[in-house]
Amino acid sequence: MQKKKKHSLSSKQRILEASAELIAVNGYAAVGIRKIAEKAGVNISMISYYFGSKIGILKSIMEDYNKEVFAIFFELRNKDLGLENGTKYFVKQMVELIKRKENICKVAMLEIPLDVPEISEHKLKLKKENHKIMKGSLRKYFKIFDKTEGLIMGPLFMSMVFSNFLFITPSKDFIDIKLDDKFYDKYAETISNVMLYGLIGYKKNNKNKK
Amino acid sequence: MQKKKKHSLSSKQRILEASAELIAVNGYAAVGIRKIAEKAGVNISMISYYFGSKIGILKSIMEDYNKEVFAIFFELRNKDLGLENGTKYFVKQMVELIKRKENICKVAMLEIPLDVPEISEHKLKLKKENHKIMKGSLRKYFKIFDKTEGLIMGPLFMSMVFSNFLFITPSKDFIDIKLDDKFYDKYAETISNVMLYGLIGYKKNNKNKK
Amino acid sequence: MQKKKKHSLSSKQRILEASAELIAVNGYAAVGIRKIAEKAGVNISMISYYFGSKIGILKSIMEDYNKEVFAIFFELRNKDLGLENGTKYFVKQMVELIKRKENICKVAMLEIPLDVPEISEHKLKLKKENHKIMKGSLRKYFKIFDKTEGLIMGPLFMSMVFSNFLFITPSKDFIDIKLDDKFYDKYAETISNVMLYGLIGYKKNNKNKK
Amino acid sequence: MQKKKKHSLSSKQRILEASAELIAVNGYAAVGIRKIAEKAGVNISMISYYFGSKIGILKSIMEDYNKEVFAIFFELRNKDLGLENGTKYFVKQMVELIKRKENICKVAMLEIPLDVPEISEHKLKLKKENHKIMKGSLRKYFKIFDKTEGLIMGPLFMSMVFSNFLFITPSKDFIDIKLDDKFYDKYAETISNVMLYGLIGYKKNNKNKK
DNA sequence: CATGAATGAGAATTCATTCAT
DNA sequence: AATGAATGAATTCTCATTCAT
Repeated sequence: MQKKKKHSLSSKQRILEASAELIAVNGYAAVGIRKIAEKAGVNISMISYYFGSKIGILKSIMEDYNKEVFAIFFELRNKDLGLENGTKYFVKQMVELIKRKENICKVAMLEIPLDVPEISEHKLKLKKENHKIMKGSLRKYFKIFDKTEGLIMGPLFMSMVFSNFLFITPSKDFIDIKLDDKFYDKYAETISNVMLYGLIGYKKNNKNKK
Repeated sequence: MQKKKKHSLSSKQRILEASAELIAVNGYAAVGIRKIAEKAGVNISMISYYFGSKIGILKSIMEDYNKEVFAIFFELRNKDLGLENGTKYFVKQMVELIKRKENICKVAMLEIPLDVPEISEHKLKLKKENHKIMKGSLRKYFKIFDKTEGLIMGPLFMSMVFSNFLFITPSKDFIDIKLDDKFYDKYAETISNVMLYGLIGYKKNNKNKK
Repeated sequence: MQKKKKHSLSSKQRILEASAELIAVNGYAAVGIRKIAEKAGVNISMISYYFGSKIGILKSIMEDYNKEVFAIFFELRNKDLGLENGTKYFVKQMVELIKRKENICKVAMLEIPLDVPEISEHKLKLKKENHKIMKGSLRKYFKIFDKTEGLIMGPLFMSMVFSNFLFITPSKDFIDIKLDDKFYDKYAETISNVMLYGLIGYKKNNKNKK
Repeated sequence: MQKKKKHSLSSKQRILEASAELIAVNGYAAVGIRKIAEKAGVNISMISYYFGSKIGILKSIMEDYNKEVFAIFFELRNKDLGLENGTKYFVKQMVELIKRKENICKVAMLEIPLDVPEISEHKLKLKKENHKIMKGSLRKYFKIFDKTEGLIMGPLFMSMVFSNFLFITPSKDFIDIKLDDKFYDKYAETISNVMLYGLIGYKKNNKNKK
């Protein structure tokens, strides 16, 4: 019984990992359940069995991503680090997440701007859950209270953090980047600094205007 | 004769526009040629007639995007605006492009991190064309010479400029943003400032370290 | 006017030749009018213009073949060559035809055992035209009067003559045969002899039985 | 379990039989998988399920044909029958094959001279397998050692054996042949004799020349 | 838990043909 | 005589899903 359950969990997990990897590279719509099943080494029917349908996999991935991001913002808001350390903490945690769950992050990031009708409501629900805690962090650390400002800054910070995914083609690139720990350290530091000084400069500039 | 040509251009153009709109929202793989043909008001066969195949449409869109971005960087590199005005000019031009060809930009941006095998070579070719001119601009205005630094800053600037697409779900959002000229002015100004001061701060910080 | 007509004839002829070549290699159903038009260097619409429809081309080819074969049997029946010379004459004429109109012969030979419904009646009509004259020749030279015997011998002689087409794959063969005049002389001689002595032996054997 | 396997085999078998029948009459390119599925009483998708694609059916048929012909030549070469009995044995076995697997033979025979690019390599492979054993038989029984001679005689013997397919239109013919056992006996005997005496005469004639 | 056969809808693409010019 | 845009039906193939075992 124990054994059985373990085996089943492992199957489910393999499906999830295979899915994340394939979807991260090809996009959700381009990936068929056959390829997922093949990569995961399970029978096709197992997907419906575990996830109900193909879309269930995507939901599962999105939930995982949201949970992780929520945890980061939750910690950030509860801590009291100040602007500089707060920025650094946020970026560091996000980069750690990227390293830990690269494919999950990619999938989430790629699917957010898309409209897959079957999950739009689910996405909205997840977004609402995160929205409050993100807004809280933006206010606490970055003193962003204006609505429009928030609407610009929220996505801006996220896309800065994820920028190394966004304009880099996964394969066959003529630029070869070694995404090792050293790179990610440099990456986190760079993003942190641009974000921090960018924000400070922006704020100062705004004040002077007035 | 004039009429003929006009009509044919119009059909092709309508396919292109319908495609960009649908792909921007749903992703390339999720959009069928039937929906494109329907939206464009043309017969399905016209797509292969004008573009050879579905992938031909995507190629066409990517080329358009690349041409536009190339033109912006080309101008930037040839001008002599200094850091502040250069940054502002770059962001302003990009935002203008977004306003002018929103769907084209979205499609390109969504497809860059994906690996659609049929166009990977074509994408690489386009990327190579732009790479040199982008590198030149990064050097001239931002004094970025280090390879790793360039690999971080290039995508970073692009994802900052496109951030309002990236973490905003297109429909059914509980946050309603009016993407009018006023918003885009504010948007361009914000991005410009964060980018400019972020870069200055980052550079100063680097010097102090040494 | 003269010029114009000449040009139009040439177009028609080029369509016919391109068709024969393509159909000989790929079979009628596998060849599209686009490829024919492309190979012939004419506009697609020209095919309907000259031949009414795709099937019109096949009809035209079959007619040509039938006319040629009819002429050979007509001559054969009208001459008075005796068994040996008759056999040799028949084979020689057929081989000459193959050399002169290789693709036409191949197409006809490939289409005869198939049932393309649109031309079955036309084929039947052509066959009837030839049947009488072929039967006459079989009687005169080979003394074949029995119906069943005729039904076996007729196709047998034809398939012997065409055998170098039938079990040889056109391309990518590991056996390279140079189909030059020397080969065809040897070929005609071989077929003639096997046919002649085969028939003589067969006849003698039949008599002895009785 | 037994049932399952039986059922699955039956579906696959039915597809194969329906295909052979349709292709034998209409040619490969003219037969759609819809018609095959309809005739076999299976869902269209079952074809790619069992055969990968339409071409997989043809490959399967060609393999079957080749295996059967190989077996005949293999037996022939291993036996020691002498010229007369060898010829008779060969023709008899081939005619038995035709009776047993008429459509398979027709399809193979019709496809050999055609160039369906997707199977040209596969065909070449199959041909190579049979080539050696056929050459061995030609040498052993018919004393054919010369290359050109072999290239003429090999196809000649095959087309003689299959002649009743080659120049007879399947349907709507004004000549009605009853292809019963009696006919095939007569057919085998006729072909055998023409082949045997033809070969003897041809050989004798060649010697006299020298 | 797991398998594999089966389904039917839908995918992209190609087809021969027509029509206005 | 010739063009090329346009059509709609037909093509093969793949899709996610279901079902009996």
